[in-house]
Amino acid sequence: MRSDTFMRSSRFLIATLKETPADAEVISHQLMLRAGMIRKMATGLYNWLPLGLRVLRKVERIIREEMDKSGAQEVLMPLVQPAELWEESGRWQQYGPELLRITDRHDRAFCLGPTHEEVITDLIRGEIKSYKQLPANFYQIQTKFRDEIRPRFGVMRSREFIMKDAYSFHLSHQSLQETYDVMHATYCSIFTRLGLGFRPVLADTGSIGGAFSHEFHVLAESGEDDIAFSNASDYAANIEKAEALPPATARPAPAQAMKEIATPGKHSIEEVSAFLNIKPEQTVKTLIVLGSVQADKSQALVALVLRGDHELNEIKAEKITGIASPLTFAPEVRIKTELGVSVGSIGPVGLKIPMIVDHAAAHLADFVCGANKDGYHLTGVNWDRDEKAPMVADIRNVVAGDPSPCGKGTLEIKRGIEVGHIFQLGTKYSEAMKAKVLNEAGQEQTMIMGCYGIGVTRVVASAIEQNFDENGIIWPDSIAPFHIAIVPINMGKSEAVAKKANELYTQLSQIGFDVLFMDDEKARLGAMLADTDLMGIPHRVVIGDRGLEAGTIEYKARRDENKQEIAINDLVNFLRGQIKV
RNA sequence: CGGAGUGUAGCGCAGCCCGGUAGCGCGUCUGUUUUGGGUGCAGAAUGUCGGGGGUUCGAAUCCCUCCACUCCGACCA
Repeated sequence: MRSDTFMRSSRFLIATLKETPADAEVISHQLMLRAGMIRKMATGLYNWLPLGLRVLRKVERIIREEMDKSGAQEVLMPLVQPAELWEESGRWQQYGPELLRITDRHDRAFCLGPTHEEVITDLIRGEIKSYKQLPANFYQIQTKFRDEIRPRFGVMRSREFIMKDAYSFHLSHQSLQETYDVMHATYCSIFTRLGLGFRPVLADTGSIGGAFSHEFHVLAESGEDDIAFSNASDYAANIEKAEALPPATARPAPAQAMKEIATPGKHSIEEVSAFLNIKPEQTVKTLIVLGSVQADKSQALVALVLRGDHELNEIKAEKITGIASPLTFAPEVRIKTELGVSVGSIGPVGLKIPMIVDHAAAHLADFVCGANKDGYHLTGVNWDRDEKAPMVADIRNVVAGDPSPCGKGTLEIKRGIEVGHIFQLGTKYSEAMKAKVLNEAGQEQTMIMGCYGIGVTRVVASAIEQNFDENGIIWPDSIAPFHIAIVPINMGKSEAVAKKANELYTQLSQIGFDVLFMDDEKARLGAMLADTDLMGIPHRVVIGDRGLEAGTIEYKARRDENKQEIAINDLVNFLRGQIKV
């Protein structure tokens, strides 16, 4: 039985703020500070106050329940990890300054874990020896540390954060696929129970590596990722990954002669197209990047050609053979000395370096481009006639209106917050770290791995991004710090009000609701309502003499405009019907 | 690390140009009043003006330096 003192406002730290702290940019950060959920202690490091922690724990509980249901087993691994494991996987060298490296008193190297592939692989290679123990999936809910270049948006992108990470081990790709599918379904259940509007989207596998991957995004304006959706199917992909289909029609025939035109001082696509009075779609831009590193450490220049209105997709580009990964733009000095032209006037015609042209740029006829001569552009340019047929590839970001890669409908673009990510890792870590089991034939076989993450602290912030109004947070019932706020009017003066409020408080708590009883006798009604609204408590009952005399109590759902008078005797049942825990 | 900016009471800010006894609003505390949506009144506490150095009779203010933080571009749950 829980002690009720934890739920009386007089015994609970209500740390609400009337004014918005100046350094909070996004709404979730502002409201978490104002509602008294978190306080900053240093860049990217936050204290969680009682109100915030209640939400965090509820999120964890739902994740735990669904992970357990999926057959995964919970473990707990250390935050501090020995460097040797990271050297074994090769990531001690690969990881940049984001990996916080520390030494102990014996001068031995450790790091604060940004993720736990090495540790779990080390643990499991020692424990699992036989195919009979597979498949197996282990998860933990634990603090991670990443020394982010730029922490921001409060707990949305902090340096220290809580993550649920799971790692599965298999003998076959089919088994991995089965668990991957189970985790996909489990994630859908988790985010549904959390009350979030979300979408699973196809994703790039990023630095963790592997073959196949989905991200789970909460749709919100403040999201840092662009997600492309088909308007006619379930297709959704991170813009990093979304394929731009080649144009279906044939390239138009040349109609104009190529001409050189002076464009003094015009460098950007906007300047040039405005100057020539044409659409950016009729121009081409040429970006110079570095080629892959050669044996002698040199890197040649490579040109990437895009339609003027399109954006380079760096992820797609760096996957092309011959291009350096990570993608690196060529220093201006090298462009100037090796190509004899400044950045604003480069074009594909007569360019003496390897060239990769995006489908859309390759489809243009009579286009405009830099003349490879400072201050000049070419008009009426045509492929084949003026410059040899280009090597064509998909290197741009899709834009709204592009045909969907799934073949149905066109793409729309929305912002998303990445709250979950599932990967098929394959043998990247098990191979490097020799995690093997004996198979049915008695032979050693490297285990195949999957990994599955959820940003727990980020979930809390993203829930707010989706659920707020001008008065504050509006929690979904499943993760609300309290389900019900009991707000008595003039409890200090009215014995009837005090009696009923206490009675209801006990009764509702015993049923199992989390109730916050605003029991400060001197508190003013307006202040209590402002606080309970700001804190986002989804259900509120106001008890006053006026209602009691009429035999009713006022109820208002945080999300609704209107309040309603409920007969006192019906109230408990009414609340049971209202609250979906 | 690059670019821009800010550090003055718990929070939000003014004062700085043009040096001369530290200010406003909110919050906090006391009393009083009010009580169906952040009441009104009266009073009180709280500051090494980010740190250090310099110029000056005198520095929050001018100069140097260090530190911290925020915002804009390269990371990811």
